[in-house]
Amino acid sequence: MAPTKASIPKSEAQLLQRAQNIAGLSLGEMATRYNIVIPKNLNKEKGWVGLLLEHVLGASAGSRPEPDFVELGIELKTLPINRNGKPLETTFVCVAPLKNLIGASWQNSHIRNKIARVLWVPIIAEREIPIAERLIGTPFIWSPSPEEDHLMALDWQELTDMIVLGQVEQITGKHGQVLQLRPKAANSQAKTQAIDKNGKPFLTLPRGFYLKTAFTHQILKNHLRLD
DNA sequence: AGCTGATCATTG
DNA sequence: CAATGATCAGCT
Repeated sequence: MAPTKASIPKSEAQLLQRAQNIAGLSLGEMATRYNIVIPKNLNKEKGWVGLLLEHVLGASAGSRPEPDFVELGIELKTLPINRNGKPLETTFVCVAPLKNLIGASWQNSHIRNKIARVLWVPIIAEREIPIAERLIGTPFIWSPSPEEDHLMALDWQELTDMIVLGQVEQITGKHGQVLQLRPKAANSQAKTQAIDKNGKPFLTLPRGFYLKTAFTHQILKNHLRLD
């Protein structure tokens, strides 16, 4: 993707400052600084913006199951918003386990650990704005409040109960108040193993946990209120 | 217009 | 195939 890359931030304060320093810049300016080619659209590079920010902020790259900033325990999430600060897309968190759920709990779940601390970087990204002209908004670091954690716990329990009962294929994006379970795969033919109500393995479409836009919108608004 | 289901690239 | 990074786009 690029010939250069930022160094790994040494503290949360340094990471936040680095993120704040690029607020207001366009993706085009950022890409040019790092000699990264800007795609005309994201049809075939849906993760381009996220990877660009990883480079700029010095995240440890790779598809390892660790936070983007390992030493700091912080996950980086870009959040596409419109000019009014409303999220345009749900936020993917992680793949959902569909087997080996005996003894699973929200407290120990991968998803909870994954979003325990997040650096949100809003991007004004209405589709009519060319990629290069999209602007980086005001970044901030967030951890779920007790209330937010509770809301996610409720949804996680509902969705996980259905998975355990072998009803994963009955789950739709409508389930859950703040979390949802949706396909996360190369295509609709992809398969992963799940367990049916009789404990027998079967193949089904891989799913992921996503944060609904109303939830991320509230996180955004809460942050502004607390400024 | 918003949302749900589908999809794309890359790496280990 | 699973995990990383997400957005696309047709349907309601």
